[in-house]
Amino acid sequence: LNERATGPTGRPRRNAPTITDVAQRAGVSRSLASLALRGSDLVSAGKRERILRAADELGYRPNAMARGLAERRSRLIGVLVSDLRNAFFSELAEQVDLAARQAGYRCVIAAGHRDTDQETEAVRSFVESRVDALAMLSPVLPEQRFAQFTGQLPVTVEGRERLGVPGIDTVSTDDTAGAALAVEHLVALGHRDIAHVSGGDAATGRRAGYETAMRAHGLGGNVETVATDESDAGGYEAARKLLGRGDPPTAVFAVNDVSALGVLAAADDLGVPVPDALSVVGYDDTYLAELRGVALTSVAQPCDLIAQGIVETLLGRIGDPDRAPVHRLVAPTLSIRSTTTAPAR
Amino acid sequence: LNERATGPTGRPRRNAPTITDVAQRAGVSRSLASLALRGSDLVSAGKRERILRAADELGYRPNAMARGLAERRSRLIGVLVSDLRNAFFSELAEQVDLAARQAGYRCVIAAGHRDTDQETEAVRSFVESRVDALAMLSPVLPEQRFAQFTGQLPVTVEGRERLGVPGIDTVSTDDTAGAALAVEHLVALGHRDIAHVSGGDAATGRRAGYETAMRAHGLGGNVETVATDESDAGGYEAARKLLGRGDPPTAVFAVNDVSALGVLAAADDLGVPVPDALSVVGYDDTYLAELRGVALTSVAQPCDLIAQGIVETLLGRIGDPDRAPVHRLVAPTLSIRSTTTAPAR
DNA sequence: GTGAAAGCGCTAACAT
DNA sequence: ATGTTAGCGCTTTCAC
Repeated sequence: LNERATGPTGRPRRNAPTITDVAQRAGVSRSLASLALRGSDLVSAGKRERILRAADELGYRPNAMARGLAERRSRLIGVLVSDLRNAFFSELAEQVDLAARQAGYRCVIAAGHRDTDQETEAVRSFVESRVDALAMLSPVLPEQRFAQFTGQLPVTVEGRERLGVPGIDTVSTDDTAGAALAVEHLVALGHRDIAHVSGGDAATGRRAGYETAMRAHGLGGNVETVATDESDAGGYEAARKLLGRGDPPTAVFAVNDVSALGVLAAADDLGVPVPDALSVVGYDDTYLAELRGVALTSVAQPCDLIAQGIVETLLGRIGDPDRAPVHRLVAPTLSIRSTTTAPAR
Repeated sequence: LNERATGPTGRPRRNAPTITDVAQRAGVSRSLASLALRGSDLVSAGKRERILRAADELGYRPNAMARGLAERRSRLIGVLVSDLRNAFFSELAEQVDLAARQAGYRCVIAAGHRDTDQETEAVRSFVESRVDALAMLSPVLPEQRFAQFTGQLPVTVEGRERLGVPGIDTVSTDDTAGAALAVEHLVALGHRDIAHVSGGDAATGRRAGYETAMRAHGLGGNVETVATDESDAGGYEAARKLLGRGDPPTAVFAVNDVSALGVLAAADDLGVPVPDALSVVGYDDTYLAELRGVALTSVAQPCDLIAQGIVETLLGRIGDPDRAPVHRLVAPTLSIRSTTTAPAR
């Protein structure tokens, strides 16, 4: 019976005190200790104090596994980040963490490494942990794969405006509006030849928004898109292609900040002055855009609002698992810096 | 008894199947199901197959909380990242995650937001989750606060070469060697006036290493250090100070890549060509250094080795909680790119 | 107000 | 090889 003081090796080892220890030390039952520790006012002042003091003296920390098992919920939100190295997502993850904590939940963050298998594995592990809800930040998982979650647990996906899967909520930046912000800014400056360095499947909204905005300004004939992998190198290659030809565009709208940096590097290498001969607009407004020496005009996604939207949506579905799917869109803004100006005449 | 099929609202809701459901469906006892599901070879082939099939048909996923409670371990490693937004740390966190998974552990990542209270809170929550071990990546927590963990659970701290706290292991890059790599590279190119844009308390190793290396090359009289907050803006200000005076240095060794970018920006603004009039060396060798248009020479910390070291150290201490403290140092390397060259004569 | 008893889902002896 | 019996540490009726 006294094995609690002995570790597996037989040597004495401090085992974490349990609520039973606290109750014994305070001379009360476990249930009363449980009540007091959770701040119930059904406990007399005297006993409450003795219990809290005992817990304090023992250095008692409740065992989340035991509590979760008994309560049949973990108070955990799983956050799957497709790519922790992308500044936008790590920022977003931090904001989700903040928002969740304010709602009484804790976040466990997992990295998907932009890989389908790793994402699947991360989700599996979240399910085994019995997280109360799951936030997926720009998952690379194909749409059909989301069906397996339906009804299993509340899931909110960020970065996919419309998911063809019922029962899953989404929160996204209005990329159509974001692209329009970029195009309109450039058009207002006098640009007409505005090219788009686009990204993969996840960023189709930006491309579509770009095309729509161009047409809205009667520039449908000037639409030109170069697809990339959304990386620095991708932006570089795309820009070399665009700037190397006879009639280069006067402005480039890039799918994100990293690829915009690639565009800037290419312009630099080719001796094309920015912004005088080429205006560049990025997307995400990460700290990359803010860097001195970069000062990139960029479409800003309001991380905090997205994060709040994700958490609110999740909480809403925890409260009512059968409610109709929610698809929230948050409005982007434009951070104008030094890489855009009127085109040379 | 049939409440399992009914949610809190009274509506039917799919509750996750338990091992009892699997056992019933397969017509065996729970313990046999448990054994089979964990791949024991003590189970006859026939029953094993029936059990696995039942589990599969039911979509059974073990409950990690229940398992952890019974096994008295969580198979979880807590990873506290002081600043997720710093590319080096998010990269390191991913590597730790990878290494831990190969050892059969899962990682739960928490963000410290560079804040003492948030770090404390994160650790508390890890303790409540009963993580089997804790990795702290460049914590901002003051040294004395680490004492509370001693004996509580295995802890490995990254980024603090020598911790004055017994019972806690450390794994770090050999910053003295890293600084020496930078200085020696610059000295070999012919530089003598090498300034250091230094960081806060966590980076004293780099500063000390810089000073030692300078003295080793008879350049003790040329030692010049400007302290910063390790940010882009900090590097910018420091560089303006250094470059604005009558006798500017011909080279700058910055405490990390971000502040090196600030130095580059300042040089640009002041019309000081890099590398012709100023060589710049960063630290961390993050993707920032690799960016086209930056191509920063930088001291590389081997993320993968550090991560492996952390996990190995943690596993070692899990296996033997009373072993002597381990302090591992991994050797940095130098990634030479385009921001360093011989000084103008 | 307080305590006794049951149970959350699982693993781990201990029987067979 | 398989089943039985106890817990793991906590919350939660339900009596008193």
